[in-house]
Amino acid sequence: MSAPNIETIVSLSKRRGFVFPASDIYGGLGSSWDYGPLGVELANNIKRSWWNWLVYERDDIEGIDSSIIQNRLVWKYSGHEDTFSDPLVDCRDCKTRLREDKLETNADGKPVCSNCGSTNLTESRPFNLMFRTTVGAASSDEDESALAYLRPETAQGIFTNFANVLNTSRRKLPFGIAQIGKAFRNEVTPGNFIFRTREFEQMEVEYFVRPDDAPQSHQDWIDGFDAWIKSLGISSANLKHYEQTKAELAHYSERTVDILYRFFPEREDEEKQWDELMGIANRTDFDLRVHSKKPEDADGKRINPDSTEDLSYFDPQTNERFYPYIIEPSIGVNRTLLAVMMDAYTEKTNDKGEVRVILKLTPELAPIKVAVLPLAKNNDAIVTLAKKLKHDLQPSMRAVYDDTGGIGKLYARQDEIGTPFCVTVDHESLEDNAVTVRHRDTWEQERVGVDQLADFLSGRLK
RNA sequence: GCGGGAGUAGCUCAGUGGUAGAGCGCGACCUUGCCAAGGUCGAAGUCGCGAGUUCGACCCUCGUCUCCCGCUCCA
Repeated sequence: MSAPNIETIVSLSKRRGFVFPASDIYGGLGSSWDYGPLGVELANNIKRSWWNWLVYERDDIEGIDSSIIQNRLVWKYSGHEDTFSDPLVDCRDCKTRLREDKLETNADGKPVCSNCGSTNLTESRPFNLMFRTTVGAASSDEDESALAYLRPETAQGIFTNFANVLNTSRRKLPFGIAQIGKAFRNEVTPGNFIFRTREFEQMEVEYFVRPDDAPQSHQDWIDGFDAWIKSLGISSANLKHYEQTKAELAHYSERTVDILYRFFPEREDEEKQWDELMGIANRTDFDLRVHSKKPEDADGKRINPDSTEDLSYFDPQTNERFYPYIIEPSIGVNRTLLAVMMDAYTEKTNDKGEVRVILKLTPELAPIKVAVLPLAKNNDAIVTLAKKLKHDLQPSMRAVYDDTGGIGKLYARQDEIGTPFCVTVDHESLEDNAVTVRHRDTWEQERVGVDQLADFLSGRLK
């Protein structure tokens, strides 16, 4: 089936309450989005699936939740203060934007536009991708000592807790630390709905291994995440792997594989239809080294005079001390939600030639698991029974009751938000104590006794 | 920041220099009862904001704000 474009999902999201423009009543704010009643359920279900898989089902992962605002030194030594900052200039003639540090100069020593050769450039403006803030009530914007940043990635909060977790959980290599949380980047060009936003939510694992084991572990994580993403209902036809070239690799990385999703199926150039859903990097031992106070490196110099901790790992069996390599699978909640919605979006034409939307979410991810509907809302006995069934189901699964429309409209609404099951109470139910369970994807119905209803549904929501 | 586009009801949009409409949606009631049924009624917009021209501006002019698309950026 042909995939929908992002605009289709934006429209559905706003119409049904998945995602709204943030500060909507004040005209919105570019790049900011709020998650509505259904969106927050979907996002939570994605996060729960990720957490369950990694922290509960595996034996080698611990979870943490680190602070968004950290000591500024974290970003100094991680490299973000230096490398996350680019002075930019604009060419007044051809209107392109350029990085000042990459400008070439002409014979007179004047900087020239690399696009058109003009020297008619604007003053450079410093641009740092980290959001700045100040800490403390008396602080001012000018007070450098009070300067702090909103974290541009959650990963550093894991690295700085490496020793804490290692010591308190008595872990041995290999093991990992998982974290879900907000991160902030002052992107120059956000856009495409929730695909690229300045505030976003990451789900990251930092998996610590012996250097020799890193390549194999890296591959295992690539395969593992490939399978997890597919378990969310995303079809393999819309997924592919991309091996970053040497030129593209971040300075800390030895190898990075991106898993791409076909976010832009409407683009003519097939290559441009794909964009990053997640990245899985072999970060080497870069991170634990740069945050370590270890007195000397090979040249006899202190590695980090500000850190109080050496983050090397001592292996009692081999009597070796070394800095573990880190494998980092990093995926965004927001992009995952977008990919899940795009892939679940299905259109079906009914007998009258009308297009019906069905969001074929997996039962695990569906915001609403079951809708209980009365066939006739002017019959008190039917309404009462339907409401009772909803309340009986509610504690074990997200259930809703709806009677604001004919049965066809009620089914259509639930299809559009991905509810896998509708339970319909009809006149016969009052006689035989059974209800109709209607399946979202096939529109098939089957009769189920009220006594068996909860078990029947629970068994099909896994 | 530059270039382009757009702001009228919750949504999609029409509209005329004489202070606003449709469809869908939403709510109530009647009728109906298995895939977005029909009917009646109703709520809802200071036409993005400000100024100017005019007897009179949603409409013309200027300014301004916001959003969208493209570019630069995404260690």
